[in-house]
Amino acid sequence: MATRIGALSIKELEDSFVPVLQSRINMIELKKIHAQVVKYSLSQSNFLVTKMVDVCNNGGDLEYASLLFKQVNEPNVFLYNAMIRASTNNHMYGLAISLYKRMLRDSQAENPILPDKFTLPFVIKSCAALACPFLAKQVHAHMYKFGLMSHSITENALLDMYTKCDYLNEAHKMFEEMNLRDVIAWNNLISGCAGMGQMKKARTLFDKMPYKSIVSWTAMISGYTHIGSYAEALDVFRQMQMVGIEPDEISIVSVLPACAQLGALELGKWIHMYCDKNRLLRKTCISNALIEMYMKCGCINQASQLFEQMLERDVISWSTMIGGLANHGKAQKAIQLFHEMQRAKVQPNDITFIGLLSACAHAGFWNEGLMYFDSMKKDYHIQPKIQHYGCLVDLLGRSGCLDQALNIIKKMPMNADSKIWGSLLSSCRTYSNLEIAVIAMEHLQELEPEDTGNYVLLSNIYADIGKWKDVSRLRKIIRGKSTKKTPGCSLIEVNNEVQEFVAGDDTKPFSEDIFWLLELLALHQDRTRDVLDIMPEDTGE
DNA sequence: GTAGGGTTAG
Repeated sequence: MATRIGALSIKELEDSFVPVLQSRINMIELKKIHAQVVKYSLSQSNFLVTKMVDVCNNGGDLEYASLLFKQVNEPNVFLYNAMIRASTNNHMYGLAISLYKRMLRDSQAENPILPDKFTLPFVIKSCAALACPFLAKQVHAHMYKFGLMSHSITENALLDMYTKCDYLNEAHKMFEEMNLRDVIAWNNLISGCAGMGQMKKARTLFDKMPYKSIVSWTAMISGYTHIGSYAEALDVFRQMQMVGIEPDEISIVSVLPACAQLGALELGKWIHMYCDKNRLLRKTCISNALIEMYMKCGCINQASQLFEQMLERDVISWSTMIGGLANHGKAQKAIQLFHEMQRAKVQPNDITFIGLLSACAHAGFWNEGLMYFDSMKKDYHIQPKIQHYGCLVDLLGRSGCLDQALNIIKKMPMNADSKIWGSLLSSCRTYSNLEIAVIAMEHLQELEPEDTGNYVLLSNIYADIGKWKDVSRLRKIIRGKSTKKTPGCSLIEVNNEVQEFVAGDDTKPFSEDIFWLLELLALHQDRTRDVLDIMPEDTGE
């Protein structure tokens, strides 16, 4: 006869908790239910604790889940699975793996707790997140040991893990041997190749695959964007629509950075309208990506407008605006926005500070820049990265504090890269400081010996101070350099076509007009702002 | 109950 508490059997009592545990409850409600469970002496119930751990999984409260788990003396496979799943979903990957190990260890002959098809996918996902292929190989072996070898979800998790851990050969081998090569398997391999910068391999697979889902298309778009092949990314996006697949949130967020980099304003505007029509603007990430696109295309007003209209602004929204304003020389506004961000109680991150510091550097606000740099460490506990030191060197250099800038380079915890020495060198040119320029050049010679731009800068400094012998010495070196520096270029879209501009290019049909305008701008340097102010901002014309 | 695509950066 079943044990009875009052009028109900244990099974009936357990079942009475199910409806409320399966409804969407928060952690506060869960704790009340937990109290009831304890009151009825059911805290050893694997069935109920599993359901409660699931609630913690959704609520992101893994501490409470662990507490529930620890109280159970003999957890079964369902409870282990729930704990491993919750740990993985809440980014506690190490915990997920140690739970799995404990599960295997605790398994006894008379009372075995064997992993099942719901266990391994999460364990493997945790291995992937920890970039621990060695561990995952063991799990791969367990797949055979526990008779789970042709379970496609476990197989796909392994495939994903191998590609993410850069074990592409293993991944290919596995893919070839798979019984069921579904669209997810193809996508795993494609996104793995794309993530490793192996876009040619990804393309071959993509062209070969029998059925393409929106995930396949998006993996290609983001892969191309990742390696800087922006035109290809737009191309794939267009083709996707041609075969009748409607863009969704993720594919749009993936393609917009390519529009931004190419200055493809017309497509960007079309996507904006599409999002408006499909109620996607309410998604924070979509608005963020659109703001970035408008900023990169020079449409500050459009970007600001979208930002104003947002329902919720996250750290990316603020950082994108601050960085965008900084790039357009609107330092005051960038700083103002940073203060608004503080008032809105959004925590800035390292990227926010790159925007803020570069705004200060370009505006010559060196006092403020130094203050924000200190505040970043002190108030926000953000460890400065090399880019932050770069901003600082730029800031001090542009303000003429070349000794201080050099001091920063000497004292910073990492080695300065060529960008930092280059920035210092160009500040030396501005202030005709030969002594520090020579130091910067010594490092640049090692870091990028073939870059002629640095030699040109140094020779200009010699020329500025009348050391003509040194000028001709450097000219000789420059002529002797075989490889040329890749010229920088900028892109804008005119009438639906992307135009590329390279310094000194006079092959365009409208080159004459461009050079004429540039000359005009140079002639009226002090009035440049007036000229720019009368130019249209938001049109591609 | 389990798997695949995404955003800010001198």
